[in-house]
Amino acid sequence: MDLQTPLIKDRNCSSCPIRHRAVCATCDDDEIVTLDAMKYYRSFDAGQPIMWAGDRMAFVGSVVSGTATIERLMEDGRKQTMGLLLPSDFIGRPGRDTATYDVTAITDVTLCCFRRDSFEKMVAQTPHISQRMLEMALDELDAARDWMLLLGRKTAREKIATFLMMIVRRSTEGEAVLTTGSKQITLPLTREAMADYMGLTLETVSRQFSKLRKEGMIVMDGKRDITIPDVEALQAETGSDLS
Amino acid sequence: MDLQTPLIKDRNCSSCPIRHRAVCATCDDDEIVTLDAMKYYRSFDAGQPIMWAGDRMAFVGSVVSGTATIERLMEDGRKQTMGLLLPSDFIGRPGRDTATYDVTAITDVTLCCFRRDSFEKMVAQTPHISQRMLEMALDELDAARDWMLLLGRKTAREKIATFLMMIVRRSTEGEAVLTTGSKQITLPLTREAMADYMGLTLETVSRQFSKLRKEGMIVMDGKRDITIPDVEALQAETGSDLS
DNA sequence: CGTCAGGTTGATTAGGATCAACACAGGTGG
DNA sequence: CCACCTGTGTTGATCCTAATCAACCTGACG
Repeated sequence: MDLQTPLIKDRNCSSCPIRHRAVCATCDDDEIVTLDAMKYYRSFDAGQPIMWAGDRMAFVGSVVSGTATIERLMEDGRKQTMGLLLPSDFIGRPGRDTATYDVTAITDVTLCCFRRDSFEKMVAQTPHISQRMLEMALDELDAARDWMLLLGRKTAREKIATFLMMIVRRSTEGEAVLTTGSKQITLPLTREAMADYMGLTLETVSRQFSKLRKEGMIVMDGKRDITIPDVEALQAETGSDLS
Repeated sequence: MDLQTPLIKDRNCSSCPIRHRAVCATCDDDEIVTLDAMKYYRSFDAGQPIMWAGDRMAFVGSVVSGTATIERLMEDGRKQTMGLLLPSDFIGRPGRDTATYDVTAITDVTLCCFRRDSFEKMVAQTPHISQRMLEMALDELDAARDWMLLLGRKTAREKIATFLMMIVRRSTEGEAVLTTGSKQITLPLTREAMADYMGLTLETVSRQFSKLRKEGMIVMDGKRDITIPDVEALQAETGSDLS
């Protein structure tokens, strides 16, 4: 009876790992029952497109596991990544029927999806959801604006330091806020993907990592695993005020 | 100069010039009556701060007339402008009590304000408003992401061309969409403010304007007034796909 | 094994930043 | 009325950061 599609089919909202942070975070029990019936899971392999700019958006959804990027390409191949999508982040825009950005799975990704038309109805009828959507959209807007400062005004070194601190912050979510001491992180992106996110080339990213390593600001345990011996010192390299 | 300012006190929502595009656009008559009673106008002279990053946000509001910028400063004085606020644009973030950005009036500005706490209650109780807020936040998010491509990947020349086309588009709002022929525009920003918006220096902005002028892409009728003889040709310089 | 994706490092170039001088209009006060 | 100042803008000379071009390394995998 149960062939492929292992655990996913059995999942329900009450055991959902992103239940408390996703778009459904503020829904009450009745609303969750409705969403539970509407939802379906989709999986994407690392490297696969989830959505193409210009395509019709048939669904919206939340990242349950894995990492994806929001990006846009220019005709000549230049690429800018506008955001990382981590578990609990929302994909898609109710009220618009074609995607304006490419969304790409960079690790294996599982989404909790809703058909766009049904979800739009649900948003219109459920203040808990539209209010939560607003909250999340405003958070993303703040993040986008912070990134605009990075892209427009920060040096390569400051960009890398800021990026690393963002990873530290995201991987510390839930735990006590960490502003001092050491921290171990795993980079979710290749050098090239980091470059596209920060408006640099992959060579510049690589060089800045080497420089920070030689200076002892970071210790590399493999290409993707990094220890930051002194988080405060790295923070001081970001150029940001300590918000 | 502005003999219109006295009129502000008499304004009510039914004669409001931004009624159909602002946060209140989708409100019904009853809701407008409530907002009408809650609102108050505030004016700011050109150059004056409207809000400081870190300050307590006592109010939110809509731009009724004039232009303001959203920007952030680094300790060493580097500045990045994250957005222009034109009539009907919304200032402030319900659900947050300190501002995360500076907002500055760059021309004389009139705002239609609401006390933040009352507005938040209204948002919570009025789906028309929270839905409109969501729509506007998502539009701003799209605009911010488009600008991230400009900041991260475009050349100085492409940045200027993109900026000019944005002004063309905004000053054409309501009229038929113009993708060809000539167009006259007035720049709302100084060279320095444009530089801060595009992640350039004022010298580079000035040089690129001179270059476009020498090439005949633009004609300058004074420092701030520009004629674009061939809008399509300028669009071709933006590096963007024709979305 | 050979191939390929991901990464590092070196040499050179170029696009903008920086530093600097000057132009010009609009006040302002003597 | 003029001398002076200040904010805004232009242009030139030089410098520097990051892009570009290129070689090579490593590990995974068919």
